[in-house]
Amino acid sequence: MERGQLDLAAVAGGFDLQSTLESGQSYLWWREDGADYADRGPYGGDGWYLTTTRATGEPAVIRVRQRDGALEWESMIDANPVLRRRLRLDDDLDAIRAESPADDLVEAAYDAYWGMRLVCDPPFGSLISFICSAQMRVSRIHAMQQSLREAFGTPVEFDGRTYHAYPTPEQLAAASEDDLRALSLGYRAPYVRRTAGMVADGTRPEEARGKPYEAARESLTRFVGVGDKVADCVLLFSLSYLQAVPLDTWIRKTITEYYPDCACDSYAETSRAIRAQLGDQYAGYVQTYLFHYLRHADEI
DNA sequence: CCCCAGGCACCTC
DNA sequence: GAGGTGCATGGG
Repeated sequence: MERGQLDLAAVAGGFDLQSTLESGQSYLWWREDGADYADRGPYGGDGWYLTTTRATGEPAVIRVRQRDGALEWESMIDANPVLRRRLRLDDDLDAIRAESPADDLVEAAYDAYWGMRLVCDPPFGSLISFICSAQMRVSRIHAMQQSLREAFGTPVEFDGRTYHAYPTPEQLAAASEDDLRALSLGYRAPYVRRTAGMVADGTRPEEARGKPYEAARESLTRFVGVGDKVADCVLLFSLSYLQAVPLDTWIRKTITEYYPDCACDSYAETSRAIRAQLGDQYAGYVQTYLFHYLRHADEI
């Protein structure tokens, strides 16, 4: 087993692991302390876990915790580059904030969760997670991905225990609709199965990369169960389109209340207006702070 | 019993 | 393109 750490003093704007992982961006990490994912309790266990794919194609487990100004990890691989990429540690938060509007709401959200970063999840896991997210609460989306891993993912031994990698497109495409419904996916079961089949057959979400933002969003809606909102989530949380603003029920309510001039009829028009309002380059970063802040407004 | 959750597919017009 | 409807499941 390898061990290592990343010095967070060298990370521009700082870092907050818990806010980053519990803000509804990624459903591909888990913690082993038995705490409910959504309860935002303190770390009771030995940290957060994720899996990644090695050069050999085999999965590897990484365990991470934030302590004393560093990210400490254990793994069977060198986890530094993986963590740096997936937690976007090279983003300069100070520079991003400087490009954001300085209204009271945005300032309060930044102050409340300063150090929270966007994630950069693997495209397939991000795509399936957000297909599952339709009309579903954050804690249950996470539970669904946990179920998918344990039911269909490749087992991998780490530190004396067996974990499961997130399923590959082939593994999920081979599941029956009834298998998926048995995991409480509900009407999302056929969406997940059909989209996994499309990816296994060679239609990849990564093909959106390099396209202009709106064309990239359009290209992701080819997948079954993916509309504008889910497409925006994948662009923002996996494909590094930091201007993408997923228009979910929370953000729509926020727009009506705080930015009423941005409330248009169509998704596309509202999207353009709110991106202009929040800053064309990093609107998605601002949106993620607002989403997390307003969802926990009663705790501040 | 109700309403709601990080919506979407499918059907009309 | 805009406007309805049905859809699974669990929590408050």
